[in-house]
Formats: sequence, structure tokens, C-alpha cells
Amino acid sequence: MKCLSYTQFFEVIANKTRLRIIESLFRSPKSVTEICNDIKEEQSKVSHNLKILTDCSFSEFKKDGKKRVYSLNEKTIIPLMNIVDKHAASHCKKCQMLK
Amino acid sequence: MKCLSYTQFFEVIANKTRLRIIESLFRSPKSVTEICNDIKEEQSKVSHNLKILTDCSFSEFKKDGKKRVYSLNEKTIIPLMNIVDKHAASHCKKCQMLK
DNA sequence: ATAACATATGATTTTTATATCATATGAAAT
DNA sequence: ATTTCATATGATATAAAAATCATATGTTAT
Repeated sequence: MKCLSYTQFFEVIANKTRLRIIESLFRSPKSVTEICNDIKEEQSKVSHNLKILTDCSFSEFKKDGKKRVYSLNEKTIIPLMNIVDKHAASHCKKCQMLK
Repeated sequence: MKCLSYTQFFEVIANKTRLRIIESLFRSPKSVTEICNDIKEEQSKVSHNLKILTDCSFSEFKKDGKKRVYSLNEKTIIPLMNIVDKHAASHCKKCQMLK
């Protein structure tokens, strides 16, 4: 992994497509094609973004024949999402109303 | 605060200027002019970015005469930075070498 | 060896975010 | 009431990131 600054770290996850990939992989590990089908996005877009995620160790893959099965680095992602949820819960009035 | 999506949450902190403001406020609360001097940035740039941070409750301010003294929402920021540090420590070889 | 499938990569266009500049607002001092 | 200091805001220009499209690479099956 390249040595990330705080800015770089957050830039990687501050992106709608990448967060949808993360959501998808959170449900279960998947090949590129499966991710495309799941989130309804084009293959090269997904591959480009998977590279960005993987370069920074937010995801990883293992080879399976001609497929690459990607999975999530949950150790970082889950605590991260918990902080966002907590922040929203204590600062966003609209969010609190929805509970 | 407006109701933030994950993307919006991360977009706010995925910015060099805003992270420098955060660092500055982490050291101590400051007025806008003081922040400008501290991080060597122009006033309107700092104000624009403080608004973005404050709208999302990453910072807040109290009035003091004609000044506004900004401070940090440490409850969110500190755990967040800890996760980044931890991620870097376990995935970045270069970072580990520096220890 | 070639075809078919799965995925990656490079170059360019398009979109989005950021900085900048000029100006407005607000609050205290004279 | 006017000047000065502190900060905010709006519009536009600039820069940066993302999407897109075409194509390349790698892997298995025939």
C-alpha cells in the first residue's frame, strides 16, 4: 500500500461509486462482474474504482480462475462507518426523527 | 446540521485546506484571522471552508465581539483520525519503517 | 492456436469541487 | 454617523476527479 495522508485516505472513500462497491462487498465478496450486476454499473468504471480501493487496502482480491474475487477490509471500514452513524445520530435532527 | 450521507460526510474532510484547519483548531480554538495566520491561507478561503465544516458539525463557533472563535467537534474528529492512523500502521510498509 | 470470457488500463471528455476576487454584512470604536 | 476591523457570501475562473470509450491483457476451454 502506498503511504496515505489523511486527505488521500478520505478521498478514497468520499465517492459515491466506491461507497456502493463497499456496501456490495460488505454483503458478500464478489467478482467484478457480480459487483457490476449488483450495483448496476459498467465494468470499466467498477474496475477503475476497485483499483483505487485496493491500492489503499480498503479491499483485496484473490484469484479464482479467470475471475478476481474482491472482499472488504472490514477492520477499517466497519469502525469508520460506526463513527459516521454516531456523528449523524448526535448532530442531525432529521436523522433522530427517523428513529 | 443537514442530514449527511456517507459520501457527504467524507467529502467534507477529504480536503487539504479543511484538514489543515482541523489540525489548527485541534491545537487550540481560534478566530478566523488567527487560523489564517496559523495556516497561511487567505481569509475568504478559510471562511468558505469553515462554513462547510460547521454546517456538518465538524466545528462550531462562539461569538466574541466582532470575532468568531471556532473550535473542533473532537468527539467525531479524534476517533476518526485514530482509525486512519491504525489503518496506515497495519497496511503501509513505509509507515511501519518510520516507527 | 484460436476463440471466448473476465478484467485491467490508457486517453479523453465530462463533471464536480476548489480557489479566487470583489463585495457585502456586522460589530465595535471614534 | 462614519470609519475600521472581522468575517461572510456570491459569482466566476481554475483545477481536480470521475466517467467513458476503446483497447489491451490474462485465463480457460475448444
